[in-house]
Amino acid sequence: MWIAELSRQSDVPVATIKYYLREGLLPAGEAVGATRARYDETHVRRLRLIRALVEAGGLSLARVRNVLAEVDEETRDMHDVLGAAHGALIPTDLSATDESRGRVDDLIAEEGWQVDPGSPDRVLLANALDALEKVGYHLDDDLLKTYASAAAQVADSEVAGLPSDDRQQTVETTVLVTALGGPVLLALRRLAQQSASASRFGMPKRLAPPSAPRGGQPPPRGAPPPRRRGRSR
Amino acid sequence: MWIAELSRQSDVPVATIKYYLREGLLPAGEAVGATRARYDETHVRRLRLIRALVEAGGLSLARVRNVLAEVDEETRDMHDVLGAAHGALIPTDLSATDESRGRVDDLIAEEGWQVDPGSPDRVLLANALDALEKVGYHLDDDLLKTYASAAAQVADSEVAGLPSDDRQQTVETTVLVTALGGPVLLALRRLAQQSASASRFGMPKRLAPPSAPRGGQPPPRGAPPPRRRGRSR
DNA sequence: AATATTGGAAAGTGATACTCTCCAAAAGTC
DNA sequence: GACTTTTGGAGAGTATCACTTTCCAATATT
Repeated sequence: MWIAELSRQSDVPVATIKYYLREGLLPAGEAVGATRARYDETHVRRLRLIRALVEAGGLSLARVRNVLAEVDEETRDMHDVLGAAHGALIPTDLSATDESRGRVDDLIAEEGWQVDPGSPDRVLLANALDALEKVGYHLDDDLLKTYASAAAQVADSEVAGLPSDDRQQTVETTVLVTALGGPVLLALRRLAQQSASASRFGMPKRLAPPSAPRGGQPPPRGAPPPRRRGRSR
Repeated sequence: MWIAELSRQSDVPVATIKYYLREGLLPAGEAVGATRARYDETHVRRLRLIRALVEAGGLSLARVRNVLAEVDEETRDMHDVLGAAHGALIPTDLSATDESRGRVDDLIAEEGWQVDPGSPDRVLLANALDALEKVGYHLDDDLLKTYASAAAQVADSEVAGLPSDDRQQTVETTVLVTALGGPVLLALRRLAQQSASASRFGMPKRLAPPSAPRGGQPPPRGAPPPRRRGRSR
């Protein structure tokens, strides 16, 4: 297909495609003569991936470029993919106090996680903790552990659901899940916060109470019985 | 204190303070004569809050302005604070398919959450689901529920830890926890993903490529027993 | 032959978040 | 009282980002 068709199928303006081409985000098409190039399905896919990362994932083009470089890195084995994708996904120029780094290291050790000691996420997390501290808010160990166990649950499910047959497929899905699952998780957290806030700070005036006020007993949201198929208690 | 002192205490350049003043992010100081104004502790606090939101929370100044407007909205009662803060925290120009909206509504109902039917987070979440769908990735119900219960755990702890004595204090903490807890949760999730990936995709040949091969702790060879609360399928 | 499309490059645009330069009034210093 | 410094305020300038526009000459299509 020519560029016009690629534009139609991907829903990205021709001018923008040319820009991505120039920026190296999209590989060049197969040149046919001096003024024509042919594009294919892989270009459509790539374009959709870029748009998803930018629009839904909120990544900058620079970040997207890094991520795509990892996606295309054929030599990397499966295991490295995630760490590499993360390195590409997050900023690198961070600093953190030893205090917070220590907390992060301790937490990882306590949770029994296997994480590369050089993972930039360690620093990123320590940095975030420092930022909180700086405005006078100390995130206590209990809450931190709550975060950690919630994060572990989510991560386990996500990683378990990753396909493992086609490498390219796996890498793309990994990137997608990591980058776009974030917004999903955060949106759910805010929704849950609103619900928790409603329970704690009393009756809404205009919330349309769906049912009886659930007589004082806060719903057992802490660990809801996973009503997975089969065994229900 | 004069502006120079405010700058020193908040670690924000005078030029930037003036800019925030102009942009209405920071209330004007008490004018003393035509060329002088006095600032106080509240200005230092406000400045630190702004920087935390911008630097650690990644918010744009426009978003920060919205958030601060809510922080200053004295008339709102505690319960509304969270929803209002969220409205200020997230983008508003979103669209979503009825399909995804339905999934979100169903999920909220199943979880038994009390959420304002008009909450922008509903649309935001539906939108994120659509984005995933658009790149050919369907986030299945199991994973969605995993996200939801993890989100609920986190949210419950966060809301439970909110102070309730001083209103101003509560609002500020709410904003801080919501905006800065996100990055923390996401960083932990990525760390946990790396760990889960290590378990699933087997032993790395070289765990820390950038640094020296640190002969130390080669992670379990062979099939490492997933030593975390099961969920690996 | 006339019209349309293409790849490529350069320049322009609009938003964001500052940063710099000026200024005259006021405050502090000698 | 002369001199220096600081201040508030306003405007212009800067850098980055992510495009979008304009232009071109070389093809393709009709």
